[in-house]
Amino acid sequence: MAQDDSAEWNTDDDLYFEIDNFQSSPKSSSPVVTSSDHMFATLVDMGFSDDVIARAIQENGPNAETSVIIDTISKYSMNCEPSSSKSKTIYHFLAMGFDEEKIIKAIHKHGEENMEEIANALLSSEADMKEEDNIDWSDSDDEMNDDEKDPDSFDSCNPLSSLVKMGFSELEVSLAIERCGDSVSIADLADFICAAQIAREFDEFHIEPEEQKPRQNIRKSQKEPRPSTNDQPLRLPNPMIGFGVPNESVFITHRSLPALARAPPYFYYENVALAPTGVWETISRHLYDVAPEFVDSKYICAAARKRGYVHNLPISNRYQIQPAPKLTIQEALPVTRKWWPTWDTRTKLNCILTVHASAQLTKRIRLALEAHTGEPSEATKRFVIEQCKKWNLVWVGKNKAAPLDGDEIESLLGFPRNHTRGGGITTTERLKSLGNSFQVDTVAYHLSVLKPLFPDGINVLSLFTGIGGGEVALHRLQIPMKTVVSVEISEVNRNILRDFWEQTNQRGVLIEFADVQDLTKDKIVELMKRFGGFDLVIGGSPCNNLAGGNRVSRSGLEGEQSSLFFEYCRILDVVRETTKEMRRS
DNA sequence: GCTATGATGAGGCACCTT
DNA sequence: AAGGTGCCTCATCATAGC
Repeated sequence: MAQDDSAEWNTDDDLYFEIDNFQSSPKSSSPVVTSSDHMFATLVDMGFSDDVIARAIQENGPNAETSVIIDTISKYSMNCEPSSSKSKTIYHFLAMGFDEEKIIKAIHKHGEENMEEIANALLSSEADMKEEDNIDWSDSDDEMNDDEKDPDSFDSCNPLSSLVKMGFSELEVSLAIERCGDSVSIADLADFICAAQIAREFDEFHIEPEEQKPRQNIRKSQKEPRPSTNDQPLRLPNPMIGFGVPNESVFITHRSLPALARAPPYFYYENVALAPTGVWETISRHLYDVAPEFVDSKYICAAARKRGYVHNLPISNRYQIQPAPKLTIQEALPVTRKWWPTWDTRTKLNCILTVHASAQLTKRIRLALEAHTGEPSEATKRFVIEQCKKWNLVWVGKNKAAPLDGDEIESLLGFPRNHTRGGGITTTERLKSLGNSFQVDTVAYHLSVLKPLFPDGINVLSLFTGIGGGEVALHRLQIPMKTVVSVEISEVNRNILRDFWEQTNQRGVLIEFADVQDLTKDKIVELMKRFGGFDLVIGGSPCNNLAGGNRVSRSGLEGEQSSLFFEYCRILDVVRETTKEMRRS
């Protein structure tokens, strides 16, 4: 936790690059996925069609590395394989996500047998439609990423010239070296770049013409589903690592956003991953068709937290805040190590919820265990393990299981100690607020890309702020918050954010609203004119009607609380529109 | 008033066997 | 392919006890 709160706002990027190099150092020289099922799912998530993946796996064997499979798929699209029928050619490019009309046009122009030329024609057609991959919507000065522009930074790298001669761009090579380290062989670097290229290409190809039209017209004209479009039910990725997490070796460093999403401000929306069927499709559709990034925080800390994030942030050069969280329960909560029974094999906690076990339950567990001398019976073990998993209990003494306390939850979720303690909050309220919060390290990992973009600070509109997970993430990233306009219905939560603001000696302005309805269009415009607009709109709307634990009113996005998602959309729309107007004038 | 407690399953995925 | 099993899930409510 950053404790030097009195320090100057540090715009020195040394820390950033040091940490980035740390997190991106190669675990292996090329991406490896342990099981072919996982590899399959990963490739599907990258946008490849099932058929193409199956074919590539069949060709290379089930134990082939992901990079080899991607290479093979790449060859499918580039080789001049004569196809027996026209429809097969069309299907081939449809599977890659191209628009059918364009495919037909390209086939007519170049001839069915010239697959390479067809591919090139489709590629350049898509390239004309899209903007640069790195979102650069600034029309002037302050948001440029110098690393990507400074040719001097490449001079000392030996593999660079070799790889550039092989036809890769300097940017690609430098990114690969940054990700894999400079001790990796040129072949492995080339592999990495290829994988990134293919992932990027396939992703970009999935920009559909519909995405450029107004939202109301979306999807009406869609005839038949195509792979990886949001017409198909969203699949949760396995492993749930989004575009990559610090401790896994598979990274996707580029994606192409739908054209509508490529507009300031940056936005970041969060909710539970395991929402009822169709919810994430709706969320995505209302957020400019940006595909959700599903991440389980168990890959970043010691507790599971399966969440979907819809955002338009860049995804390359992410880094983790330090110190990185411990990955196992016993490391994260050392006090439990001594008492942890060997027959309790858990290393990760389940999702931290808003309710916790009663004293009566832990008493029953103690009595059940004390009935045995030495090793408990299998039935007792089963009972105890079941309860431990159900209630997320940890071992704090002999035969003594206990629910997590507030301090431990704060720590697991990446908050400063005592962040939610005191100030009139009751234990029940504290646990509820924490249970509804972000996992700070996860969110900070995603937000870390903002650090070099806003060296002078950032204006934030924080909706459904809760206990301020987003603000804590930005603070831990040492991204100065010039302005935070926060909306939070709970008074105790607003107090927590205000306390945090004062305790960390924030120099920016904090403005708090209670009711999201109070943030009218006029009010938003006024605030934006006063502070020069918002750079980031962040928030996770209420999950009450989406969460699996709700037996009473799991009614989806139309539910009483969860429908506030549409307020997020309303406000984001106003901010985007006002931003556009402010930039015009 | 407040707090702690226990009861209230469905939904959906992963994985396995058949 | 189909069916069964195991597992987990940012929760809500009524009520007893203080």
